[in-house]
Amino acid sequence: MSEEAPNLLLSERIRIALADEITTGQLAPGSALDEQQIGDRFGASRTPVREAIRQLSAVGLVEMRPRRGAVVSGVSTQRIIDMFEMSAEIEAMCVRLATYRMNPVERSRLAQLHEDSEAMVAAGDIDAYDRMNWDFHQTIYEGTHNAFIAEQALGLRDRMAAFRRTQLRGGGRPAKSRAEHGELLAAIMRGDGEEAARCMRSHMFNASLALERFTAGR
Amino acid sequence: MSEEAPNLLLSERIRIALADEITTGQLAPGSALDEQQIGDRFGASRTPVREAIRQLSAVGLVEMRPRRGAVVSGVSTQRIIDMFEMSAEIEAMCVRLATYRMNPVERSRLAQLHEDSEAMVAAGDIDAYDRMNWDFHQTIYEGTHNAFIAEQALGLRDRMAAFRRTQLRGGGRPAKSRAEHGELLAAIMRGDGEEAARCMRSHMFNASLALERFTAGR
DNA sequence: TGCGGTTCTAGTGTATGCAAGAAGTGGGAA
DNA sequence: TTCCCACTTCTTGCATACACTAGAACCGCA
Repeated sequence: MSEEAPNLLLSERIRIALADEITTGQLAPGSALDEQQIGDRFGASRTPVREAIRQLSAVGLVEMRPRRGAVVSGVSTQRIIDMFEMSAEIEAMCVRLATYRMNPVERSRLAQLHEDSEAMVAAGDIDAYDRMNWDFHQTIYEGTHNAFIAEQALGLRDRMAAFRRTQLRGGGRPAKSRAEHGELLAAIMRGDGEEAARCMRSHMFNASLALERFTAGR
Repeated sequence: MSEEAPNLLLSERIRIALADEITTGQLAPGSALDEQQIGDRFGASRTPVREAIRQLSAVGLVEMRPRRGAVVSGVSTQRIIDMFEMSAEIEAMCVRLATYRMNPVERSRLAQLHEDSEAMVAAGDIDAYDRMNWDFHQTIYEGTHNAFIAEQALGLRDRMAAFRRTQLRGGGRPAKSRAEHGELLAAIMRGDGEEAARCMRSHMFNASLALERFTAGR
């Protein structure tokens, strides 16, 4: 996990490390990012740290206020809701396009992923299911045959990783999630893009509901 | 146009200026961005220039290759097509949501904009129509009542400004554009979100066709 | 004791210097 | 003549130093 990768630019390594800490929640929203301190932690000067922070702010993971430093984006509840809706709409858009455009190889890959997931649900292997889920959605992105859309969808998904990571922990959620994937897949195989989009919207809606319920005790 | 704005951060001013030059085409795609040279041009050192370039790369206006400098994003034809499709889908998504969520005030503002545009088309005032067009679409973004979606849509529109700016110059395009707005508006007023989305897709498709035709002589 | 202004300080914004890597250049060998 | 390799130069990546500003702490005054 913590490989050296000395070939990468120092600023890039810092950016990746920080992004990771933010999305995993190690760096809580609202935390101030002290350039000097971070630099010390990575054995680097402030310059590469600044560049990393600039990048993160562009992705929306941190917020910068001139001369007042950067803080980890403390997204409001409303904003999280907004982001979830956007995410659901984008996913729906992707699956609609993908339904019309995926070739047989891509379709079968999607079906295979769904097939494989049955064992994971049965075994209760949430991590494996999570990885499969990621692949499942990514396969759909690529199925749009539109590199730009795929990038954007993936980017948004990354940004939401911080909120999504716990959503599968809810009781029985993996089984329900798999069932929803099943319906989705059926619509895709039938070539009904609009229906697939509807399935995806409700799939994402259910996922967000599960998350909401899980984090209700904050 | 070239106001001082000394209150802004130097790096911000450079970023804005460069973004402007890129989107207006002054800096052609593929141009290399020499940090020293740009710094001299703005009377600044390389540091703020670097920060500006980092920001631009995050927005996608320039591409950075480690130790090889940054060049203005020479987007391939395929990528432009991909971006147009994404743009069309996002706009369609927005108008569908907006149809269900806009309040009477927002609806009437949209109608008013459409009303006003008649005179612009008649007078052949393309710049005024362009501004109205911008407002028209932005009103729809805001009509989604989802700040995140509105931001993203606006951001994408900004990124595409470089390609869009000439599209209205095609013969008779403003009149056709206005007619399409009319149909769109009717669907919105009727409360038919799906139909509004379809109208928007075809509107965007026509706009891209017009652009393609216009730039065919390259 | 409360309030306004002043000073202090921590931390960002910018400049500059140095080192390392990548493209271009020239010469030598096949 | 062409290909390969060392060398040069140019540009970026990083470190360090200085400047400036926003808050905090402080102090004097009412």
